[in-house]
Formats: sequence, structure tokens, C-alpha cells
Amino acid sequence: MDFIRSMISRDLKTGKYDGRVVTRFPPEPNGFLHIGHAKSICLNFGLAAEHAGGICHLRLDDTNPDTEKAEFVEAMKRDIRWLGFDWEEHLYHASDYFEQLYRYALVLVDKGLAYVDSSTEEEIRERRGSVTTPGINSPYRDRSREENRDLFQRMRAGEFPDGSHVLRAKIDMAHRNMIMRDPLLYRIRHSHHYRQGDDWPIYPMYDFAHCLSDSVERITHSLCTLEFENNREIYDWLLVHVDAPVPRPEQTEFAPLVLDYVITSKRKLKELVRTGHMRGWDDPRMPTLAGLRRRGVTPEAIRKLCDMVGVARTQSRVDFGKFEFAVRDDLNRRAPRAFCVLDPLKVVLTNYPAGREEIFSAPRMPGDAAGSGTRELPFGREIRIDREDFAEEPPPGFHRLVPGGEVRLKYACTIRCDTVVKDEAGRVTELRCSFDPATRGGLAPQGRRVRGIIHWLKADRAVRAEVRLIDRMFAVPEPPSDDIVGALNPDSERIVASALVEPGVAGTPPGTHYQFERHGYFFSDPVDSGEDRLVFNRTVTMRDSWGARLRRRSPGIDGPRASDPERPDGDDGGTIRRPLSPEETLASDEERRRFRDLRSLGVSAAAAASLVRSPTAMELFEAARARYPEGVASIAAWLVNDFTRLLGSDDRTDAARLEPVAFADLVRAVDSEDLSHRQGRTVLAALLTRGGSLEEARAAADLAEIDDEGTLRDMLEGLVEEFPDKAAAFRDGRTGLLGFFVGQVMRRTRGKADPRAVSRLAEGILSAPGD
RNA sequence: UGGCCCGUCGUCUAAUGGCAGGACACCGGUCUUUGGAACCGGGGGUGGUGGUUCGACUCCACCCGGGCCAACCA
Repeated sequence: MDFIRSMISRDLKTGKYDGRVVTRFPPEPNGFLHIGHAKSICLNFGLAAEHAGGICHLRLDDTNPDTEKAEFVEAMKRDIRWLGFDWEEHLYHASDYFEQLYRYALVLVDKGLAYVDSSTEEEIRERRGSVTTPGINSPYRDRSREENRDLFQRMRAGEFPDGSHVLRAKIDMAHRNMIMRDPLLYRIRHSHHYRQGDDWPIYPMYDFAHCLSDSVERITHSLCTLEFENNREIYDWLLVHVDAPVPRPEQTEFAPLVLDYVITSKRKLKELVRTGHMRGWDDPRMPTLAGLRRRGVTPEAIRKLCDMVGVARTQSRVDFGKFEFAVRDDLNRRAPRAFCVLDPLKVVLTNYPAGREEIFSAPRMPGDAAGSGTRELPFGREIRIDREDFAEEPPPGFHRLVPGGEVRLKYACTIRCDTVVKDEAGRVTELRCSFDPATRGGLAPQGRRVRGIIHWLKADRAVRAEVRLIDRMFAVPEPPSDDIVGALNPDSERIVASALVEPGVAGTPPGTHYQFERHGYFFSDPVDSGEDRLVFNRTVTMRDSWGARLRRRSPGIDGPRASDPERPDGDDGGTIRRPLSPEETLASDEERRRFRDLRSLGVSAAAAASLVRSPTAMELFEAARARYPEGVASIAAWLVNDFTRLLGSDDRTDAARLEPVAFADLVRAVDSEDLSHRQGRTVLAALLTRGGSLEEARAAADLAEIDDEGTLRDMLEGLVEEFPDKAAAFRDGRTGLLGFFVGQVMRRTRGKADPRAVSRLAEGILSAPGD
């Protein structure tokens, strides 16, 4: 279960959203959906489907009139449906909320939390400062509410030209989060909106429109990719300050899908289409859903990939092999088999009568796939095989056709190569072979084991087809963002104008999957293929252990593969540096002075360094020390190791509740073994959440402890009986399993057992020889 | 010289403080009329250093490494 699903389960349990799960997929209709969007679609729609009453909205985030088109909306709808998801009646447009958004903006203006800035774009940029220097206030920042309202209303009325004013939130120009430095809320844009026409001369910015659209739609979980992390702060700020209804939607970020050899920047994909490097958004080499579909990738495969990749916050790159696996895994089950000869080499069977034809039959699907039926393969004196299935000088391990050698023609018979015919240039033009009638129809006489099995086609019955050998879009796993074009794989599409396919393939309708045996999975092009012209796109090659072996032997023959063990981008490990001592990590002389004071009191170096850095902890330390002077070292250790954690973060509000006296008493109780360390932690948690004295917290916390040896022994012996294999493994040296047994006891006693006693007993019981 | 986020097999991803597991890739084997598929087996991991704890991938500190943020884009 991923962290988002865990969070939703938690929310469901606590009733945070009254049991509602409402997600949304919010693309901007300025291009085509790609494989990266697929992850988000699977997540958002998947989440809705997994929960009773769950809903996922499709919202077109159309707040930028200059880039958006109805055509893209239609394409997106088609692609989402194709992927297998349905928004039912929940189709929305951010532009439908323009009026509502405008009113929210007026709320901010009237609260004095938004102002009209009449600076130029450059001025605004300059005054924003940098990540290390604060920004400076705009001269227009202190306009009166009345003036702001008037100006903003006139912006809306269309009185001003583009760029003359913007509406900004009034937050803090020195904020450490750049996004919070008075973010722009509205800009003036006299553009035609594909949906709203010319009704609006002002358009809301993403940060303003997005959270409010979520709120308007009563979204519960607003999921987006990691790059919006910094935007979460403004998301929450706006909802609070416009008094959006509670419970409010919450933004959670997850890692985007990044695939080796692929880019998912809509801007760059658009550029490749515009410049003609790609024939269109649906070019089979494109990572767009339209391109993948045309290439023959199935929705099931894409969903499978998303499934395998999972959802996490870790910045990740997915091996291209994982994509290929997902595609093959699906196509293997659904694609009927056929023969295809890409690079024909003439083969004459000298002992087969000219003019005669016989028919071999072959299964449409391998094995005994029920009801898949058979196909017919005509056979005769003159056939064609793939040129790469013959080698005059075979590399070691090659087991296809060689001079004087034998191969099996799949589903037909074995042949022996007697003569190699070449032209003046030395190129092989024909093989003269003899066939073995005893092997006809696939019979295999005893003791005759032929290693190589190749596909073939009868020359005069083969059908011509155009085959497009699609390969990875880029030549390198991580195309540099500053030179996308230079990184393109020059062999991303090799067109074989006259390949040959078996007769049964003739008349294949567009949009049909095949496995061309030993070559890979192919898909009849939905656009270019038709009655009179067969065009196939290669969806993916077969898994190719022979090719992999050759590449290993001579790397560079086919460029690096994502799945190769050695990637070209090596890390040099970085410089090894001597670790700093705790004292050396201190910034100022003052800190170092206090550090030495603490050390002289007997506080450990690590604890002292941490204490010195935290004023809150230091204050508590001093107060607690007054109560329990002999316990300085323990107090410091508790403060550093447990107190910070229970606080959860830098939020020090809980700290106020902690009575230094109670805290000191607690440390003393543990030091004197009046409480175990474990119990001490429980009590500290109680002290932090409810305050009060040590006695009160002790009473509130359930501290009953099981340390009765007989009870614990019984439990442990029961466990040894229950898990004899684990007990045996422990005796064989897997000492880590001690933790398993201790853990089981702790779990079954709901944490009430004394772990030290359990551990000691368990060791004795487990070490005793079993019976 | 900032803030926020993130570091688990080669890759992706799990593990209320208690057995470091799964998938892809890789290697080996069985079987096979696809150098395919299926099945079986194998190697391989918690960025580092300290600390807390009976016990740390998990908590604390520091270090190292990576990502994001200074569009009137989203």
C-alpha cells in the first residue's frame, strides 16, 4: 500500500471528510496526454474506483487562453476513456468558475490581502529578490482597499491593456518560500478563450485557480506531482483567507513518472511536432497516449506499468525495460502469431519438385490456447528466410543456418545449406539447400536434434507489407533538456518498405495486433494501413537474449540499453571527508562556549551540540536541571532523543504544556528504575499531550507491565511450537530472528510485556535444543 | 549561499521500533517447433558517522548526495 492510500485509509477512519473520497485529474488542454499523465490518471481514477462512493473529476485546467484549444480537450477525453477510465457526469472546466473566482479575489481585496500592482513585468521580477536575498515591496503595495477594488473591477471590465496591472496577494516579500512573495493572482489578457470567448479580459493564475477549483468541487484529496511542493503553502493560505468551506481539500505530492529514453515535457513534445521531427502528436514514437496507442501499446499494458511503478515521494527514474515488460506481458496473451520476413534471402530447396505446393498448419497462438485455431502456411521449392538467420561465418554460439549446417523451418521441415551463391560484390544472393522429407510437418526422427528454428515464407505466396521498426525515441536514457533534438535516436524508426508476411495476414484491418514470430509485436497502423496497403508498427521487440549476449560481447553496437548493468553515467563517489566532530558543527563562538559548559556538566558531545542549537530544549534543560541536578546527562539525552521526536517537528507549541518539574521527575524515575525506559516514553507522550504532574501522567498512561516469568515463558514456548521453522533457523545462526519472537510477544501483549525480560527468556528457550 | 522535499538490491517499491520482502533486470537450470513463453533456483540492498533503545530502514544530530523554487505558464 502506498503512502497516499494509507493517508486516505487514515482519513476514512478519522472521518475527516465524512467518508468521502473525491479526487480529480486536472490537465491543461494545451497538448496531448502522455505516459506521465497516465500515472496520475491511474492514481486518481483508481483511488475513486477503490472506495465505495469514490469519485474522480475530470477538470480541464483552462486558465491560459493563449495555449488552450477545444481540440486538445477532445483528445484528452478520448485518451482517458481509451486508458479505461470514466469521469461519468463529473466533467468540469476551471473556466466555468471564472465568475466565482473573481468574487473570491474581491474578498481578498476587501480584506486588504490583495492589491493591484501596476509595475512592469521586469520590475516585479527584480523586486522579487532571489532565493538567498529578500525581495522588496512594490510601490503599489499600500494602495487602499477602495482603490484596489476600483482598479480590479476596471481590470475585469477590460479598461486596461495587457500587462498594465496585475492582482497580487499581499503576503511577504521577504518570505523564504519564493512562491509566497506576493504571488500574482490575476493578469490581464485580451485573448480569445476557446470556451469563454471574449468574456474575460483577466485570467486567474494557477495558484489562485487551482486550490479554489478544488474547493468549489469539494475535492478531498488533491494529488499532484513533486514540483508543486512549494505551491502547497499558497494553496493552503488562499483557502484559509478566502474562508473556503471546511473540510478543505489538501494537496499531496507524489513523484512523477520519469521513463528512461523518454521525455514528458509537453512543451518539448510540442516543439518536436512543430519542427517536424515527429510527424504528429500521435507519431508512434511519441510517448503520448495517442502515439502509444498507434504504436500498438494497450491500455492494459500502461496500467500494468503504472501498477509496477507504484506511488511514492522518492525522485525516481523507471527503467525502459519495465515498460517493455508490461507491453510484452499483455501482448503475449492477446496477439496471434504470424511469420514475417523483414530482409528476404532467397532459398531454393533443390530436392523439392518445382511447381508443387503443400500446406503446413500452425497454431495461431502457442501452446494449447483454447480455441485459438490454426493458420495455413504454403510451402514449396522456393522460399524466403530472414537474412540475419544465415551466417557464412557464424559468431560463437550462433545456431541458425550456416554453410553445411541444418535448421528447422518452423512448422515445416529441416533443411541443410549445401551451396552459398554470391554476386560479384560478394553479397550472398541465394542459398541452395536440401530438405529432409522425414522431418516434414514437424516430425523429429530420434537422435536428430536441430538447434536452430527459423521462420520462412513461400516466395510466391508471401504478401508484401510495409513495416516500421519503431525504437526508443532518444539515444540516451536522460535526454539533456538543452538539446532534445541532438539526443533523438536516429534509428527511432526504420522503415522496411517491402517486408513479407504470410498470406493469412493479407486483409488485416487497421488496429490489429500480431506477434511476428521471433521479431516482436506489431500493430497494423490505424491511419496508414488499409485494404490495399499493409502497414505495421513495431510495438516492441521480443525479449532477446541472443542480442543481449552480442551487445555484451561488443558494447556500443546498439547504444546503451537502460537495462544494461553498466550505465554510462558513472558516479565517481565524491570526495571522502573526515566526519566533523559535534563541536565542529557549531556555527558561533557563543554556541561553542555553551557547548563546553554542557560538556563540563557531563552531557555527551552529541547531546550537547543538539541542545545548544535548540533554545526551547535548552530552556527546558535548565529548568529540569534545577529540579534534578544529578541527572544532567540523562535530562540532556531525553531532551535530544525523545523530546524532539514526540514534538514531531519544529512546532514548539506542545512544549509549553510540558512541566519542567514533571519532566525532571520522569527522568529521575527512569534513572532509578522506578519506570522502564519504555514506560518513560509513554509517560512523556502523555505529559506532552495533556500536561500535568508526573503522577497524573502516570495515572493516565496505561503502564501495566507483564514481567511474570511463567506467563512470558508460556507464550514463548507457544511461539516456538507455532513457528518451528523460525526457531530452527535461529538455532542455525539466524540470530536476527530473536527480534521476531520478542516482537511477537510484544504484539500479543499489546506492548505490555517487559521486552528485556522477554528477550532474555527467548534467548534461553530458543537456544535449548528442540525435540 | 536561503527554504522545502527526498535517499532501501542495477531499477521501481514494501516493511504500528521486532524475519529487510516483492517486481523488473541479471545469472543458472527444466521444458519447448519462437535465442520467445512458462516453471524452478541463484546472486545482489537500508548514502556516511555518531547517538537513543533489549532491539533502528524506521527515532535524534551532523555530514554527504539528489530534486524543486526567483513565467503576467501549469
